[in-house]
Amino acid sequence: MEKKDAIAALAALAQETRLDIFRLLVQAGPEGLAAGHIGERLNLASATLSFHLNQLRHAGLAGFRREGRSLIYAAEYAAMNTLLAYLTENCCQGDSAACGAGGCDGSGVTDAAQIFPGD
Amino acid sequence: MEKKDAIAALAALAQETRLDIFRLLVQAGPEGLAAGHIGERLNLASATLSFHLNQLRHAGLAGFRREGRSLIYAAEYAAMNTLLAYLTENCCQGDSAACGAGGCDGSGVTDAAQIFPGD
DNA sequence: TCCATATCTCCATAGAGTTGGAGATATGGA
DNA sequence: TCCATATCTCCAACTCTATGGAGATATGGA
Repeated sequence: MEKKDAIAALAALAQETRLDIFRLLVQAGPEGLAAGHIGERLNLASATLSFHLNQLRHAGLAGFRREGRSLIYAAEYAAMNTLLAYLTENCCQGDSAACGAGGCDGSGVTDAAQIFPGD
Repeated sequence: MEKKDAIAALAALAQETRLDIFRLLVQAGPEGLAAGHIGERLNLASATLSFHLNQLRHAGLAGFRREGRSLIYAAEYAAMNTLLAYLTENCCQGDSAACGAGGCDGSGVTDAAQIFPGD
């Protein structure tokens, strides 16, 4: 993952409305939710909702499919895993002694970051 | 963790300079780095550096201690774990069938998010 | 005490992000 | 084809954020 992608994903989540949307999608699971449904649940104007869904989509954190007149949005778990790996890359310079003692897991890499299996 | 804390942490990381600083601290490990050292490595004006270090600190992602004339900053791993747990809270409504198939780990809770042990 | 070093705070400017009204577009049914 | 529904795009006003110069503050040594 490149820096700009990580920043895009973090910025997408660093906003109350989008964080609410994302968590709603995470809770909804892979089946997702219709845009209108999300708007109702969070009480959002359609322009506002559309804007934020686009941000999440462009950041790679949400995908969508059409079902009749509805667009169904769902969280992209893989993107989250990639982001976490980026954040912990080369943790403690791979020095497992330092890592284990004070902080991370000492792997220096971070497959452990896959909190959302399913990639 | 409350929503505002999560947003503060995400917003802190969603900025190129701060993301660079944070990753540098993660790589440095629990011993941390002096502010001046960070500024040199990333070529930042002192006002700019100070501003961003404060943002990270207020977001709970970095702590510091004084050592002589230097302030040594270090990443706060626990805060990251808390943030991840918040993001994945009640994932897939705890429905492990849906979770396992399409995305997360089905736990519905997220101790699995502790990619930075050491809390 | 006086100076150099390390870092911080204040402030003004420039730039980026958020919101919602109005209207456009796409789908499904009569 | 015509209409209702679901969602999107455009735009303008407003608000928040980042940057860096200038100067303040704290520590250590002579």
